[in-house]
Order: sequence, then C-alpha cells, then structure tokens
Amino acid sequence: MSIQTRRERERAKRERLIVTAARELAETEGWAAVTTRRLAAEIEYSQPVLYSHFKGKEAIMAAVAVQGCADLAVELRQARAAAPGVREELAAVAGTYTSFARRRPALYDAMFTHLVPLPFATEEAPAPLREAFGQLLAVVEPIASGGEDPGLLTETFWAALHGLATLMRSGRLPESAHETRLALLIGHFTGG
Amino acid sequence: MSIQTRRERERAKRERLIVTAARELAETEGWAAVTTRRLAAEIEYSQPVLYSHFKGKEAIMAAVAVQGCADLAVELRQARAAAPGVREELAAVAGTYTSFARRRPALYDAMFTHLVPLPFATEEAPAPLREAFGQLLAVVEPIASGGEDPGLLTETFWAALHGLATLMRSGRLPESAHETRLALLIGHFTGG
DNA sequence: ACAGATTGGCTAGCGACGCTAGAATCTTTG
DNA sequence: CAAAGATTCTAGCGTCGCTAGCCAATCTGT
Repeated sequence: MSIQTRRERERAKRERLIVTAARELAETEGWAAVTTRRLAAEIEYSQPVLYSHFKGKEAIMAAVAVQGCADLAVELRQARAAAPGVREELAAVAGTYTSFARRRPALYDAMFTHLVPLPFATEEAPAPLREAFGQLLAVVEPIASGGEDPGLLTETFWAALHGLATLMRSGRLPESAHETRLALLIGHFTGG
Repeated sequence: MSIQTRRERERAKRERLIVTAARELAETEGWAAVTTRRLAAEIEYSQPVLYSHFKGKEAIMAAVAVQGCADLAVELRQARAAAPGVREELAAVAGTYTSFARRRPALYDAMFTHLVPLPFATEEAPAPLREAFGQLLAVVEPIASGGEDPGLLTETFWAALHGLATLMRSGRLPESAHETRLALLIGHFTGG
C-alpha cells in the first residue's frame, strides 16, 4: 500500500514538473519552442514519458491553461479587493485582465486562443476556469440593469476584453490607444 | 515586350490560382490540411513553385486573408445598405460580421486570428483591410457621442465582435445565447 | 536469497511537415 | 542549329508529434 502511494506521489510530482516546464518554456520562448523533444530534455526524461502522463501535446497545453486560469483568478481577485467602488472594480478588473494578456502572452494563448481539449461553458469546466469567470461575474453583476442576464452580460464584457487583448497583441490594434479604448468600453457598459 | 507581358500575365494567373486553391482547401478542410505538398498537388505544380511566388506558407495565408477582407467588406456594405436606420445598421453589420466568422471560420482565422505578416493599423495596410474597417466605422461613427473618438470607438466595437466570434467558435462561449449577447453589446453601445 | 513476472523508461524509427539546393527541361537568342 | 538563359522538377535536409518494441530495474512467491 505504502509503496503504491509513494509511486503515485512521485508520478504526480513528475506530472507537475512537466506542466511547469512547459509553462516556463512557453512563457520565455513561446509555444513554438515547446516541442516534445525540448520539453523532455528540460525535465531530464526521454520523450515517451510525456505520453504516459498526457495524451499528447494538446493535453499538456490544456494543463498549462488550467494553471493559467488559476493565476488569472488570483490577479483579478486582488484587483477587485483593492478597488473602492463598483465602477472602480470593473475598471481595475478590466485593466488587470488585459495587462495579464500582455504580460503573459503564451499563457493567455493557451487559455483562450489555442484550441485545447477543455470543457468551458459547462459545469464540467475545471474549477480554475469557473473561478476566473466568477471574478469577472462579480464585477459585472452589479452594473447589470434590470432585465439583463448578469451571466450573459459578463460573457459579453469578457468577449470585449478578449478581443481588445488579442487584436492588440497581434498588432491589429495599435497599443498606444489601449487605455482610451478600455475607458470607452467601461463607459458604455456602466451606462456612461 | 509582348512576350514579357504575356509571361507576367501567366505568372499572375498562377498566383491567383495558388491563393484560390489555398482558400478553398482551408475553407473545406481547415488550415491544418493546407500543407505545401497538398497545395502544390491541388494546383498541379511541384512544391517549389509556391516559393517562387510567396516567401513561405505564412505569406500565402496573408494573401488569403486580404481576399477574405474584401469579401467581408462586400457583405458588410450590403448589410448596411439594407438597414433602414442608424441603430439597425449597427445591428445588421454586427450580425453579418459574426455570421461571417461562423460561416467561413478558416478565412476568418487567417484574417484575424493567425499571425500573418500584414500591416494592420497603419496607412500601409492593404486596401481591402481598410475597406472592411471603413464599413464598421461608417456604422459606429453616427452613434459616437460628443468627445468620443469615432475611430477608437470603432476599434473597441470591432474588438467586442471579434471576441464574441472567436470565443464562441472555440467552444468557450455557448452558441445558444449568441443573439442575446449581441443585443446586449449593441444596447450598451447605442446608449440603451 | 533467488527465479519468474511485471512495471516502466529508453532507443530507434515512422510518416509528414516547411523549405531549399542542384539537376533537368524548355524557351529564347545569336 | 547550338549556346545562353530562364524556369520547373527531383531529391533531400532537419524537425515535428507520436509509437513500437527492447531492456532494466523492481516486486512477488517460494
């Protein structure tokens, strides 16, 4: 029994090692540099061990994405806590969200751009995903007017943030006016 | 002289053939199926001819993206023309935009998701790109209140549409509530 | 303590990718 | 008609994600 549990412990540890290495490699050199060979070298095991933990490269990216959602949820919660009022909370969360996308582009891509085999808008979605969405919901809900579904309004607001973040990062929107666009968005969602 | 021009004509024709084949292949089987070998087989030339026309696969995708922008601009213009009022124009264009993203996902990805070597938010941007953006600008400009920069407001509105389209297509937003989310967005941008 | 069974990691390799060098072919020109 | 030039093709390089099958270390039972 004890031997079995020790083995499982070591296996779990190695699995975390894989995910961490993948995330760090992606964040420092981009996802293009995260090849199975390179990742194997990074964790000092041979290539096929990766496939005893994950079905394939996509599954590893999905695991990184879940970690990223947890990170994002923490940042959003902090931003929300530090803001004095309802409108300030919305602005702080929006700013933190797009800042996250800019500071950690590889992580953000794994979470919201790349196709990863993860359930999203269902109850089976991993806890960190629902947690991150919950932080958005918490700041959007108070600004929903009567008759508006807070969940759908949050989804819409999220989509706007996501669009700003991705279009800007790919050079399709100039970075210089980012703050102004964010202010415009918040203004229109708070009925200003 | 005439021989030279005939050659250039034939070259241009083959270049269009490449772009069209790439687009059709992408639209029917997705970009993953668009390999240089497959594309070469499709146009009935060998692989290296592709590189005498384009620097690489990315450049071919960029050419497809430009074509896609022209298509989108046409659709947006038609939607705008068929709408009776300012608010209806905005709704029609927004609906057409997200519908385009849904109907032609591969084309949309080349235009706005994949990294393609194209200048976007500058004056050197290809005409079809500026044309498509112009159609958005034409419907957003009238709903900009005093003091709001119409260009930046259009960028923000575009980002929201882009976010809705991409998050929905990747399964991160449920498709069922799409119309409601669109209505919420338009409502908030028209100050309703 | 040792032979047999089992688990688990490794070496080696498959097919496909984007891309390119150099041979081969076709066209134009003296 | 042959030399010169342009253009297309064959063949191959390095790398990718992924897997089959060998080998060694570990566990089990006597």
